[in-house]
Amino acid sequence: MSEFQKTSAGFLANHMARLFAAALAGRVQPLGLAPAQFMVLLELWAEEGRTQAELTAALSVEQATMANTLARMERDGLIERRPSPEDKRARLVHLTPKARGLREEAVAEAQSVNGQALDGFSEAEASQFLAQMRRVIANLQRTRR
Amino acid sequence: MSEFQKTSAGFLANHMARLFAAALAGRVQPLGLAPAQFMVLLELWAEEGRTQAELTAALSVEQATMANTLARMERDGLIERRPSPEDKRARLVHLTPKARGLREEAVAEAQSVNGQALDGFSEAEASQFLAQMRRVIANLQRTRR
DNA sequence: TTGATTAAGATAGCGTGCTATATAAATGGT
DNA sequence: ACCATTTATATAGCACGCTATCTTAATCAA
Repeated sequence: MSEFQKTSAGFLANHMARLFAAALAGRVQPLGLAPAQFMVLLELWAEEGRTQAELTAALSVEQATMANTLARMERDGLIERRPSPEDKRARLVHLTPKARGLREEAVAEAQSVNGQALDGFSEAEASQFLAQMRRVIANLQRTRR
Repeated sequence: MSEFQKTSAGFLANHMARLFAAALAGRVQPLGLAPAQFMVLLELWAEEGRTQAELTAALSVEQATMANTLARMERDGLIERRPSPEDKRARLVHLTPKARGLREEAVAEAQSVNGQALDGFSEAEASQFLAQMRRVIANLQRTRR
């Protein structure tokens, strides 16, 4: 790692996020899941029948990103979209039985990745690290909006 | 942010990295640069005439990723590739005058993003945060290899 | 020297992110 | 009731990451 890289928060954040994504991908691929699909499932396991707009807000991605992820999930038999009775534009996203059955195992894999990443961190260090990432997120959001 | 999101290192890392990328993109787009191109330029500003393999290793990305990024940089008039005198397979990557001229301004923008991200962090907090990211990177690399 | 292996790069195909734009339905003001 | 605006979703097109595979050149071993 060059000196710039070691001292650039942005470079380190990018590298770290790629390693997280690769680790998670390796864990959930055997279950037939991709990382972004897992994130959507987490939301739907908490509550089904949500609109694309709600999922978009929950995961802080753009609408078009969510539209494409949901299309892949439908293709892969993870979700079904049913017309909303209240709004003819909206489609409510529901899980398939297949997706419901993946919950335990997938969540365990994700927790294992997080645990592995923070290996050697004390409780205090870990919670401080998470708090600092939230702080950086808030800082970067503030300047943009 | 859901409870899961607030306490998932992987989720936060992904979100933070996307915000960094967006912030950097906004800063260097006026210079005609994309984020990954900027990272390659940082390497070439330090030393020109490197092979694709060397750049691949320096930035910790896959060879195919670097090949595509270099193709876009060549298309955009940022680099030239000259045949290596020693190895007929390799092409040495050189900067165009245009790319050489962007150095000061682009580096300043990147530093500004990093500064913004760590706004409100003390020196000690900032360097500890960077160290923790490096630790997480090492942890995630260890498990994979 | 020849033949197998390794190394450098290019290319195809895909996931996930983005912006910009299009369409259709809902809503609000007149 | 009507028109303009807003909202929900879809689509196109691009950047950038990955794996897998191909070609060509270099290297190593027999």
